[in-house]
Amino acid sequence: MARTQGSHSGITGPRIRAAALRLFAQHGYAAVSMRQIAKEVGVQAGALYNYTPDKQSLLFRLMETHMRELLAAWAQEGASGDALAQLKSFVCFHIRFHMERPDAVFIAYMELRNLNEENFVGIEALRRRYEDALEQILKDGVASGCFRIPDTKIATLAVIAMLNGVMTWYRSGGRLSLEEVEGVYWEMVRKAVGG
Amino acid sequence: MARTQGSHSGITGPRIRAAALRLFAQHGYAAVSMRQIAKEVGVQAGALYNYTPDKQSLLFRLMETHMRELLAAWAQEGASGDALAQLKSFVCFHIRFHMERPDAVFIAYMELRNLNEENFVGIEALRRRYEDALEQILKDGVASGCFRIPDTKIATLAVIAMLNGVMTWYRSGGRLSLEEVEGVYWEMVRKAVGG
DNA sequence: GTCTATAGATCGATAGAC
DNA sequence: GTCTATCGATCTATAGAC
Repeated sequence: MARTQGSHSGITGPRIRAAALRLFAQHGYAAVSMRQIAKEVGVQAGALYNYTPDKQSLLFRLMETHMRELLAAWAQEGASGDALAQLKSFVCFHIRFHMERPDAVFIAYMELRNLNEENFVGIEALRRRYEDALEQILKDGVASGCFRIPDTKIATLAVIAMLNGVMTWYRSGGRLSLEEVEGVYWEMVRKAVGG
Repeated sequence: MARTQGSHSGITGPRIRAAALRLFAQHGYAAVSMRQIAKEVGVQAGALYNYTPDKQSLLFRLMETHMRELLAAWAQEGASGDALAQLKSFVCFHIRFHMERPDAVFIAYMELRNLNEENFVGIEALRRRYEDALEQILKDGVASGCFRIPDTKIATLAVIAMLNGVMTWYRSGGRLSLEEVEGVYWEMVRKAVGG
C-alpha cells in the first residue's frame, strides 16, 4: 500500500524524540519551543502533533523510556557473587550506562520539576526501583559482614550522587579512559562502605 | 528628604531577588516570567526594571552572590589543623552552608545553561575556586601520608557530588538531625579518602 | 519609584487543504 | 503525514504619566 504524501518511512517519530532529547538537555525543557524541535527535524511545528499530544507528553516519554531502559539494562546485567562483587558490578554498570546517554541522564535529573504531578509520580517510582536495587546490595553486604555502613539508605543516595558526578566532568578522549575512571570510583566506593 | 510616590524604603530590590530566587528554584529560570516575580513582590512588571537591566542579569546576580558568599564563609571558617581535621571542617561546613540555602544551591547548579557565555565563565571561575580549596586539602593530606587518593582532582569532584546529594533528600524534622547527617557523611568521606 | 499601556515577538496548539 | 495559516495567550522590555 502506497504511503501518503510527505511520509518519511515512519522515522519521523524517533527523529522528533532525538531532537527533543538533545535540545531539552542543552537548553532546558521550558526554554525549547516546539518550533525549534520541528526545525531540527525538518518539518513544520504542526506536524509534531501527529506524534505527541502535547509538549509535556514528549518530555515524559523521554524520561520514562530512559528509566525503563536503565532498569532493563541492570536486570540484564545479572550481577552475581557476594555483595562486594555485586557492588563493583553496579558501580561499573552505572558509570558506563550513564556515560553512554548523557542527554537522557541530564533530562531525567533536571526536568523533574517540569513534569505534571501524575507524570512526576510515575518517574519517581521508577527511580526508586533503581535505588532499591543498590540498597539491597548494601543491605546484603551489611548482613554478611562484608560492609560497614551506619545507614544503608543514606549510603545508597550518597553512592549514586557520587557516581552521577562523573557526568559533570568526564569527556572521552581526556586524561583518563572510562576503565580508569571506573577503577578510581570503584576504589572510593569500596572504601566508603568499608568493604 | 521625602521619598517619592510608591517608594518602599528601598527594600523592593531585596524582595525582588528573594522572589526570583524562590521562583527560579521552584519552576526554573526559563519557566518563570517577570510578571510572576512582580506579582510575588506586589509591584507591576515594569517596576522590576528599576532594579535589574534584564532577566539575565537578575539570574546572574543571584548566582554570583551565592558563590561569593560561599567562598567568603569558607574563608571565615578558617579551617586549621592537619589535613584530616581540615577535611572534616570542610565536609561539615559544606553540608551546613548548603542546607541553609537550598534555593540558591539549586539555582547555582541547575541554571548554568541559562547564563550567557560571559556570565557562565564568571560563575565557573568562582566554582573552580571553591573546588580548589577542597583539592588543596586533599593534596596536603596525600603529601603528609594522611590520605590515600589515586587522583585528587577526581576525588575532589566525587566528594562534592556526594555531599550535594544531601540536598535532594534531607528535610529538617526527618529521621536524622543535621548533626547526624554530617556524621554519616563525614564517616563515608573519611573512609573514601583512606583517612 | 511605580504606575498604565503597549510595542513587537514568540509561544502551544488547532483547523483544514492536499 | 505534512503543509500553511492562524487563534489566543503570554512573553520581555520600553515609554511616558504621576
